[in-house]
Amino acid sequence: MYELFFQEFNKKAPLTGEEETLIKTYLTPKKLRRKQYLLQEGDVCKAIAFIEKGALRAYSVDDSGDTHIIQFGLEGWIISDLYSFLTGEPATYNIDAIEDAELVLISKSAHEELLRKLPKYETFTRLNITGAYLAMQKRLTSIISSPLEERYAGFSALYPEIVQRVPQHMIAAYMGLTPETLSRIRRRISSK
Amino acid sequence: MYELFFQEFNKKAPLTGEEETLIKTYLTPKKLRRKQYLLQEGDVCKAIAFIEKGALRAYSVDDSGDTHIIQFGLEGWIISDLYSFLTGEPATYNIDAIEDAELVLISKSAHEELLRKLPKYETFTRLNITGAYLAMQKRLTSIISSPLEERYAGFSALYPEIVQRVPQHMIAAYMGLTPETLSRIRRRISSK
DNA sequence: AAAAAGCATTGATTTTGGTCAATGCTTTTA
DNA sequence: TAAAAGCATTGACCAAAATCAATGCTTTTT
Repeated sequence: MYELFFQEFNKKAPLTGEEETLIKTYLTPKKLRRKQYLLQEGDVCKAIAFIEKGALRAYSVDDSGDTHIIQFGLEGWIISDLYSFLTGEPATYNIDAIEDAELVLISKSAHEELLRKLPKYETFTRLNITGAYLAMQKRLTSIISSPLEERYAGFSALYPEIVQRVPQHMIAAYMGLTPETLSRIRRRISSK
Repeated sequence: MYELFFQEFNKKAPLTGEEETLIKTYLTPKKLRRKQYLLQEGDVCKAIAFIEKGALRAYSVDDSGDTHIIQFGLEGWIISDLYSFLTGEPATYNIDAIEDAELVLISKSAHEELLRKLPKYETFTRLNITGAYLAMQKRLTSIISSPLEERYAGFSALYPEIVQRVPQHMIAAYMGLTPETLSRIRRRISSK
Protein backbone atom coordinates (compact mmCIF):
# COMPACT_ATOMS: atom_id res chain seq x y z
CA MET A 1 0.00 0.00 0.00
CA TYR A 2 1.08 3.53 -0.85
CA GLU A 3 3.87 2.07 -3.02
CA LEU A 4 3.96 4.82 -5.59
CA PHE A 5 3.54 7.53 -2.97
CA PHE A 6 6.64 6.46 -1.09
CA GLN A 7 8.54 5.86 -4.28
CA GLU A 8 7.96 9.50 -5.22
CA PHE A 9 8.59 10.71 -1.70
CA ASN A 10 11.92 8.91 -1.50
CA LYS A 11 13.00 10.42 -4.81
CA LYS A 12 12.52 13.88 -3.35
CA ALA A 13 13.52 13.27 0.26
CA PRO A 14 14.86 9.81 1.15
CA LEU A 15 13.20 8.39 4.25
CA THR A 16 14.21 5.96 6.95
CA GLY A 17 11.94 3.05 7.77
CA GLU A 18 10.70 4.73 10.94
CA GLU A 19 9.88 7.90 9.08
CA GLU A 20 7.86 5.93 6.57
CA THR A 21 5.96 4.24 9.33
CA LEU A 22 5.26 7.57 10.95
CA ILE A 23 4.01 9.13 7.74
CA LYS A 24 1.73 6.17 7.07
CA THR A 25 -0.22 6.97 10.22
CA TYR A 26 -1.18 10.29 8.61
CA LEU A 27 -2.37 8.88 5.29
CA THR A 28 -5.82 7.69 4.25
CA PRO A 29 -6.49 5.52 1.22
CA LYS A 30 -9.51 6.25 -0.94
CA LYS A 31 -10.97 4.59 -4.00
CA LEU A 32 -13.01 6.48 -6.53
CA ARG A 33 -15.21 5.13 -9.30
CA ARG A 34 -15.22 6.74 -12.73
CA LYS A 35 -17.31 9.93 -12.69
CA GLN A 36 -17.32 10.16 -8.89
CA TYR A 37 -16.42 13.46 -7.32
CA LEU A 38 -13.47 13.91 -5.05
CA LEU A 39 -14.46 17.53 -4.51
CA GLN A 40 -17.34 19.71 -5.59
CA GLU A 41 -17.33 23.43 -6.16
CA GLY A 42 -18.51 25.17 -3.03
CA ASP A 43 -17.22 22.54 -0.63
CA VAL A 44 -14.00 23.13 1.25
CA CYS A 45 -11.07 21.07 -0.03
CA LYS A 46 -10.22 18.98 3.00
CA ALA A 47 -7.34 16.94 1.60
CA ILE A 48 -4.58 16.78 -0.95
CA ALA A 49 -4.82 13.65 -3.10
CA PHE A 50 -1.86 11.70 -4.40
CA ILE A 51 -2.87 9.48 -7.31
CA GLU A 52 -1.74 5.86 -6.98
CA LYS A 53 -3.86 4.68 -9.89
CA GLY A 54 -6.30 6.17 -12.36
CA ALA A 55 -6.96 9.54 -13.94
CA LEU A 56 -8.66 12.63 -12.54
CA ARG A 57 -9.39 16.16 -13.58
CA ALA A 58 -9.93 19.48 -11.81
CA TYR A 59 -12.34 21.76 -13.62
CA SER A 60 -14.82 24.57 -13.36
CA VAL A 61 -18.09 25.15 -15.11
CA ASP A 62 -18.91 28.69 -16.21
CA ASP A 63 -22.22 30.51 -16.45
CA SER A 64 -22.86 29.33 -19.97
CA GLY A 65 -22.27 25.72 -18.93
CA ASP A 66 -18.87 25.28 -20.57
CA THR A 67 -16.36 23.29 -18.58
CA HIS A 68 -12.76 24.43 -18.27
CA ILE A 69 -10.16 21.96 -17.19
CA ILE A 70 -7.52 23.35 -14.86
CA GLN A 71 -5.51 20.21 -14.38
CA PHE A 72 -5.34 16.56 -15.28
CA GLY A 73 -3.87 14.05 -12.86
CA LEU A 74 -2.40 10.62 -13.54
CA GLU A 75 -0.45 8.09 -11.47
CA GLY A 76 2.17 9.83 -9.35
CA TRP A 77 0.60 13.28 -9.56
CA ILE A 78 -1.02 15.29 -6.85
CA ILE A 79 -4.41 16.91 -7.27
CA SER A 80 -6.40 19.30 -5.07
CA ASP A 81 -7.90 22.76 -5.00
CA LEU A 82 -4.83 24.10 -3.28
CA TYR A 83 -6.26 27.54 -2.66
CA SER A 84 -9.29 26.11 -0.90
CA PHE A 85 -7.12 23.62 0.98
CA LEU A 86 -4.79 26.29 2.29
CA THR A 87 -7.30 29.01 3.08
CA GLY A 88 -10.40 27.03 3.99
CA GLU A 89 -12.45 29.01 1.45
CA PRO A 90 -15.03 27.12 -0.61
CA ALA A 91 -13.53 25.41 -3.62
CA THR A 92 -13.94 26.99 -7.04
CA TYR A 93 -13.16 23.73 -8.81
CA ASN A 94 -14.70 20.33 -9.12
CA ILE A 95 -12.45 17.30 -9.06
CA ASP A 96 -13.67 13.96 -10.38
CA ALA A 97 -12.37 10.66 -11.68
CA ILE A 98 -12.00 10.12 -15.41
CA GLU A 99 -11.07 6.48 -14.69
CA ASP A 100 -11.53 4.37 -11.55
CA ALA A 101 -8.87 5.62 -9.20
CA GLU A 102 -6.93 4.87 -6.03
CA LEU A 103 -5.82 7.83 -4.01
CA VAL A 104 -3.74 8.63 -0.97
CA LEU A 105 -5.27 11.46 0.99
CA ILE A 106 -3.42 13.88 3.23
CA SER A 107 -5.83 15.86 5.34
CA LYS A 108 -5.23 19.43 6.34
CA SER A 109 -4.36 18.54 9.93
CA ALA A 110 -2.05 15.76 8.76
CA HIS A 111 -0.38 18.18 6.38
CA GLU A 112 0.17 20.79 9.03
CA GLU A 113 1.43 18.36 11.61
CA LEU A 114 3.80 16.73 9.16
CA LEU A 115 5.15 20.12 8.17
CA ARG A 116 5.85 20.87 11.81
CA LYS A 117 7.26 17.50 12.77
CA LEU A 118 9.18 16.33 9.75
CA PRO A 119 11.47 18.64 7.80
CA LYS A 120 11.58 16.09 4.99
CA TYR A 121 7.88 16.50 4.52
CA GLU A 122 8.38 20.20 3.98
CA THR A 123 11.04 19.40 1.42
CA PHE A 124 8.67 16.98 -0.28
CA THR A 125 5.99 19.66 -0.34
CA ARG A 126 8.34 22.34 -1.61
CA LEU A 127 9.56 20.15 -4.44
CA ASN A 128 6.05 19.13 -5.39
CA ILE A 129 4.84 22.67 -5.62
CA THR A 130 7.96 23.70 -7.48
CA GLY A 131 7.37 20.98 -10.06
CA ALA A 132 3.74 21.97 -10.41
CA TYR A 133 4.75 25.60 -10.83
CA LEU A 134 7.25 24.83 -13.56
CA ALA A 135 4.77 22.61 -15.40
CA MET A 136 2.11 25.27 -15.25
CA GLN A 137 4.52 27.92 -16.44
CA LYS A 138 5.33 25.81 -19.46
CA ARG A 139 1.64 25.49 -20.19
CA LEU A 140 1.05 29.20 -19.78
CA THR A 141 3.99 30.09 -21.99
CA SER A 142 2.74 27.87 -24.75
CA ILE A 143 -0.74 29.39 -24.50
CA ILE A 144 0.40 32.96 -24.86
CA SER A 145 3.13 32.37 -27.41
CA SER A 146 2.51 29.32 -29.61
CA PRO A 147 0.06 28.94 -32.48
CA LEU A 148 -2.63 26.33 -31.85
CA GLU A 149 -1.14 23.52 -33.89
CA GLU A 150 2.15 23.77 -32.11
CA ARG A 151 0.41 23.92 -28.78
CA TYR A 152 -1.42 20.70 -29.37
CA ALA A 153 1.66 19.02 -30.80
CA GLY A 154 3.67 20.12 -27.78
CA PHE A 155 1.02 18.93 -25.38
CA SER A 156 0.69 15.50 -26.93
CA ALA A 157 4.46 15.10 -27.07
CA LEU A 158 4.75 16.01 -23.40
CA TYR A 159 1.75 14.04 -22.16
CA PRO A 160 1.08 11.15 -24.55
CA GLU A 161 -0.54 9.23 -21.69
CA ILE A 162 -3.19 11.87 -21.30
CA VAL A 163 -3.95 11.98 -25.01
CA GLN A 164 -4.42 8.22 -24.95
CA ARG A 165 -6.54 7.95 -21.86
CA VAL A 166 -8.62 11.10 -21.84
CA PRO A 167 -11.50 11.87 -24.25
CA GLN A 168 -10.78 14.54 -26.77
CA HIS A 169 -13.41 16.98 -25.69
CA MET A 170 -11.72 17.17 -22.29
CA ILE A 171 -8.42 17.97 -23.89
CA ALA A 172 -10.18 20.72 -25.80
CA ALA A 173 -11.55 22.01 -22.50
CA TYR A 174 -8.00 21.94 -21.12
CA MET A 175 -6.63 23.89 -24.06
CA GLY A 176 -9.40 26.45 -23.95
CA LEU A 177 -10.96 25.60 -27.30
CA THR A 178 -14.03 23.88 -28.64
CA PRO A 179 -14.05 20.17 -29.51
CA GLU A 180 -14.73 21.09 -33.14
CA THR A 181 -11.63 23.23 -33.35
CA LEU A 182 -9.48 20.57 -31.74
CA SER A 183 -10.80 17.99 -34.17
CA ARG A 184 -9.86 20.21 -37.10
CA ILE A 185 -6.40 20.87 -35.70
CA ARG A 186 -5.77 17.17 -35.33
CA ARG A 187 -6.78 16.61 -38.90
CA ARG A 188 -4.47 19.34 -40.11
CA ILE A 189 -1.60 17.84 -38.16
CA SER A 190 -2.18 14.27 -39.29
CA SER A 191 -2.41 15.28 -42.95
CA LYS A 192 1.20 16.45 -42.88
CA MET B 1 19.19 47.76 3.66
CA TYR B 2 17.06 44.82 2.63
CA GLU B 3 14.14 46.32 4.59
CA LEU B 4 11.37 45.01 2.40
CA PHE B 5 13.05 41.65 1.99
CA PHE B 6 13.14 41.01 5.71
CA GLN B 7 9.68 42.42 6.17
CA GLU B 8 8.36 39.80 3.76
CA PHE B 9 10.55 37.09 5.20
CA ASN B 10 9.33 37.76 8.72
CA LYS B 11 5.73 37.59 7.56
CA LYS B 12 6.33 34.07 6.29
CA ALA B 13 8.82 32.81 8.85
CA PRO B 14 9.65 35.10 11.78
CA LEU B 15 13.38 35.42 12.35
CA THR B 16 15.58 36.13 15.33
CA GLY B 17 18.19 38.87 15.11
CA GLU B 18 20.98 36.35 14.69
CA GLU B 19 19.17 34.60 11.91
CA GLU B 20 18.75 37.89 10.09
CA THR B 21 22.42 38.64 10.45
CA LEU B 22 23.28 35.22 9.12
CA ILE B 23 21.02 35.55 6.11
CA LYS B 24 22.44 38.99 5.28
CA THR B 25 25.83 37.42 4.68
CA TYR B 26 24.27 35.47 1.80
CA LEU B 27 22.58 38.40 0.09
CA THR B 28 23.91 40.74 -2.58
CA PRO B 29 22.36 44.08 -3.46
CA LYS B 30 22.10 45.11 -7.07
CA LYS B 31 20.85 48.23 -8.82
CA LEU B 32 19.47 48.15 -12.31
CA ARG B 33 18.78 51.06 -14.64
CA ARG B 34 15.65 51.13 -16.76
CA LYS B 35 16.05 48.83 -19.80
CA GLN B 36 19.06 47.03 -18.33
CA TYR B 37 19.04 43.27 -18.38
CA LEU B 38 19.13 41.17 -15.26
CA LEU B 39 19.22 38.03 -17.39
CA GLN B 40 19.41 37.29 -21.08
CA GLU B 41 18.03 34.31 -22.90
CA GLY B 42 20.79 31.73 -23.30
CA ASP B 43 22.64 32.69 -20.14
CA VAL B 44 22.24 30.59 -17.03
CA CYS B 45 20.11 32.19 -14.34
CA LYS B 46 22.60 32.52 -11.49
CA ALA B 47 20.38 34.17 -8.90
CA ILE B 48 16.87 34.75 -7.67
CA ALA B 49 16.04 38.44 -7.41
CA PHE B 50 13.85 39.97 -4.73
CA ILE B 51 12.60 43.39 -5.79
CA GLU B 52 13.11 46.11 -3.19
CA LYS B 53 12.23 48.91 -5.60
CA GLY B 54 11.21 49.26 -9.21
CA ALA B 55 9.50 47.17 -11.85
CA LEU B 56 10.80 44.29 -13.97
CA ARG B 57 9.51 41.85 -16.50
CA ALA B 58 10.43 38.35 -17.64
CA TYR B 59 9.75 37.73 -21.31
CA SER B 60 10.62 35.77 -24.39
CA VAL B 61 10.86 36.82 -28.01
CA ASP B 62 9.57 34.41 -30.62
CA ASP B 63 10.74 33.73 -34.18
CA SER B 64 8.52 36.41 -35.63
CA GLY B 65 9.92 38.96 -33.18
CA ASP B 66 6.86 39.20 -30.95
CA THR B 67 7.59 39.48 -27.27
CA HIS B 68 5.60 37.49 -24.73
CA ILE B 69 5.64 38.54 -21.12
CA ILE B 70 5.75 35.70 -18.64
CA GLN B 71 5.79 37.72 -15.48
CA PHE B 72 5.85 41.23 -14.15
CA GLY B 73 7.58 42.02 -10.87
CA LEU B 74 7.07 44.93 -8.51
CA GLU B 75 8.27 45.76 -4.99
CA GLY B 76 8.12 42.71 -2.75
CA TRP B 77 7.98 40.19 -5.57
CA ILE B 78 10.56 37.68 -6.64
CA ILE B 79 11.68 37.27 -10.21
CA SER B 80 13.95 34.75 -11.93
CA ASP B 81 14.00 32.09 -14.59
CA LEU B 82 13.38 29.43 -11.99
CA TYR B 83 13.83 26.52 -14.35
CA SER B 84 17.23 27.75 -15.42
CA PHE B 85 18.16 28.60 -11.84
CA LEU B 86 17.31 25.13 -10.58
CA THR B 87 18.63 23.03 -13.46
CA GLY B 88 21.55 25.14 -14.69
CA GLU B 89 20.15 25.00 -18.24
CA PRO B 90 20.35 28.16 -20.35
CA ALA B 91 17.51 30.56 -19.65
CA THR B 92 14.63 30.75 -22.09
CA TYR B 93 13.57 34.15 -20.79
CA ASN B 94 14.98 37.61 -20.69
CA ILE B 95 14.53 39.69 -17.59
CA ASP B 96 14.96 43.44 -17.66
CA ALA B 97 13.99 46.55 -15.74
CA ILE B 98 10.92 48.54 -16.74
CA GLU B 99 11.87 51.15 -14.16
CA ASP B 100 15.15 51.77 -12.31
CA ALA B 101 15.29 49.03 -9.72
CA GLU B 102 16.94 47.85 -6.54
CA LEU B 103 17.25 44.13 -6.08
CA VAL B 104 18.36 41.64 -3.49
CA LEU B 105 20.09 38.71 -5.13
CA ILE B 106 20.29 35.19 -3.76
CA SER B 107 22.84 33.15 -5.66
CA LYS B 108 22.45 29.48 -6.30
CA SER B 109 25.06 28.50 -3.74
CA ALA B 110 23.53 30.85 -1.18
CA HIS B 111 20.12 29.35 -1.87
CA GLU B 112 21.33 25.81 -1.45
CA GLU B 113 23.30 26.52 1.68
CA LEU B 114 20.43 28.40 3.28
CA LEU B 115 18.08 25.54 2.46
CA ARG B 116 20.44 23.15 4.20
CA LYS B 117 21.26 25.33 7.19
CA LEU B 118 18.09 27.16 7.99
CA PRO B 119 14.71 25.43 8.02
CA LYS B 120 13.00 28.81 8.05
CA TYR B 121 14.55 29.57 4.71
CA GLU B 122 12.96 26.45 3.29
CA THR B 123 9.63 27.61 4.69
CA PHE B 124 10.15 31.01 3.13
CA THR B 125 10.92 29.38 -0.19
CA ARG B 126 7.97 27.01 0.00
CA LEU B 127 5.54 29.82 0.75
CA ASN B 128 6.95 31.99 -2.00
CA ILE B 129 6.59 29.31 -4.61
CA THR B 130 3.13 28.44 -3.32
CA GLY B 131 2.03 32.04 -3.68
CA ALA B 132 3.50 32.22 -7.17
CA TYR B 133 1.74 28.99 -8.09
CA LEU B 134 -1.64 30.23 -6.91
CA ALA B 135 -1.23 33.56 -8.69
CA MET B 136 -0.29 31.81 -11.91
CA GLN B 137 -3.21 29.44 -11.61
CA LYS B 138 -5.56 32.36 -11.31
CA ARG B 139 -4.05 33.86 -14.43
CA LEU B 140 -4.30 30.58 -16.32
CA THR B 141 -7.90 30.04 -15.27
CA SER B 142 -8.89 33.45 -16.47
CA ILE B 143 -7.15 32.87 -19.80
CA ILE B 144 -8.93 29.64 -20.57
CA SER B 145 -12.32 30.59 -19.20
CA SER B 146 -13.01 34.31 -19.32
CA PRO B 147 -13.88 36.47 -22.30
CA LEU B 148 -11.31 39.14 -23.07
CA GLU B 149 -13.08 42.07 -21.51
CA GLU B 150 -13.49 40.28 -18.24
CA ARG B 151 -9.89 39.17 -18.32
CA TYR B 152 -8.61 42.69 -18.62
CA ALA B 153 -11.03 43.98 -16.04
CA GLY B 154 -9.97 41.22 -13.65
CA PHE B 155 -6.32 41.91 -14.27
CA SER B 156 -6.56 45.63 -13.68
CA ALA B 157 -8.64 45.11 -10.56
CA LEU B 158 -6.05 42.68 -9.20
CA TYR B 159 -2.95 44.60 -10.23
CA PRO B 160 -3.81 48.31 -10.51
CA GLU B 161 -0.16 49.15 -9.78
CA ILE B 162 0.96 47.34 -12.89
CA VAL B 163 -1.64 49.02 -15.07
CA GLN B 164 -0.44 52.38 -13.80
CA ARG B 165 3.27 51.81 -14.10
CA VAL B 166 3.67 49.58 -17.13
CA PRO B 167 3.13 50.66 -20.76
CA GLN B 168 0.05 49.23 -22.39
CA HIS B 169 1.79 47.29 -25.10
CA MET B 170 3.54 45.26 -22.41
CA ILE B 171 0.26 44.45 -20.78
CA ALA B 172 -0.98 43.31 -24.18
CA ALA B 173 2.10 41.10 -24.46
CA TYR B 174 1.30 39.71 -21.02
CA MET B 175 -2.26 38.93 -21.99
CA GLY B 176 -1.30 37.37 -25.29
CA LEU B 177 -2.90 39.94 -27.52
CA THR B 178 -1.90 42.75 -29.82
CA PRO B 179 -1.71 46.35 -28.60
CA GLU B 180 -4.49 47.27 -31.03
CA THR B 181 -6.84 44.71 -29.55
CA LEU B 182 -6.10 45.80 -26.00
CA SER B 183 -6.72 49.40 -26.94
CA ARG B 184 -10.12 48.45 -28.34
CA ILE B 185 -11.03 46.44 -25.28
CA ARG B 186 -10.19 49.35 -23.03
CA ARG B 187 -12.39 51.60 -25.07
CA ARG B 188 -15.28 49.15 -24.91
CA ILE B 189 -14.91 48.91 -21.15
CA SER B 190 -14.69 52.65 -20.56
CA SER B 191 -17.75 53.35 -22.69
CA LYS B 192 -19.96 51.41 -20.32
C1' DA C 1 -30.92 -6.63 -27.04
C1' DA C 2 -32.83 -2.17 -27.66
C1' DA C 3 -32.78 2.59 -26.53
C1' DA C 4 -30.33 6.45 -25.07
C1' DA C 5 -26.52 9.15 -24.27
C1' DG C 6 -21.98 10.55 -25.37
C1' DC C 7 -18.53 11.49 -28.68
C1' DA C 8 -15.79 12.85 -32.90
C1' DT C 9 -16.23 14.65 -37.24
C1' DT C 10 -17.66 17.68 -40.99
C1' DG C 11 -19.99 21.67 -43.19
C1' DA C 12 -21.96 26.45 -43.34
C1' DT C 13 -22.03 30.78 -41.12
C1' DT C 14 -20.84 34.30 -37.73
C1' DT C 15 -17.91 36.48 -34.50
C1' DT C 16 -13.61 37.82 -32.79
C1' DG C 17 -9.12 39.10 -32.86
C1' DG C 18 -5.07 39.87 -36.00
C1' DT C 19 -2.74 42.41 -39.71
C1' DC C 20 -1.63 46.39 -42.25
C1' DA C 21 -1.60 51.23 -42.46
C1' DA C 22 -2.00 55.98 -40.98
C1' DT C 23 -2.21 59.77 -37.46
C1' DG C 24 -1.10 62.50 -33.48
C1' DC C 25 1.20 62.51 -29.17
C1' DT C 26 4.90 62.11 -26.00
C1' DT C 27 9.37 60.87 -24.63
C1' DT C 28 14.27 60.13 -25.89
C1' DT C 29 18.20 61.09 -28.15
C1' DA C 30 21.40 63.74 -30.78
C1' DT D 1 15.81 72.39 -29.42
C1' DA D 2 15.28 69.72 -33.34
C1' DA D 3 14.93 65.11 -34.98
C1' DA D 4 13.81 60.56 -34.11
C1' DA D 5 11.85 56.88 -31.87
C1' DG D 6 8.22 54.96 -29.20
C1' DC D 7 3.48 54.63 -28.12
C1' DA D 8 -1.73 54.57 -28.19
C1' DT D 9 -5.47 54.97 -31.07
C1' DT D 10 -8.42 54.34 -35.09
C1' DG D 11 -9.90 52.40 -39.57
C1' DA D 12 -10.26 48.92 -43.31
C1' DC D 13 -9.60 44.34 -44.31
C1' DC D 14 -8.42 39.42 -43.41
C1' DA D 15 -7.83 35.02 -40.94
C1' DA D 16 -8.91 32.03 -37.34
C1' DA D 17 -11.83 30.07 -34.07
C1' DA D 18 -16.69 29.83 -32.30
C1' DT D 19 -21.30 28.65 -33.12
C1' DC D 20 -25.00 26.13 -35.06
C1' DA D 21 -26.42 22.00 -37.13
C1' DA D 22 -26.29 17.36 -38.83
C1' DT D 23 -24.36 12.58 -39.22
C1' DG D 24 -22.45 8.18 -37.93
C1' DC D 25 -20.16 5.77 -34.35
C1' DT D 26 -19.44 3.83 -29.87
C1' DT D 27 -20.38 3.21 -25.15
C1' DT D 28 -23.75 3.07 -21.35
C1' DT D 29 -27.93 2.26 -19.47
C1' DT D 30 -32.24 -0.06 -19.10
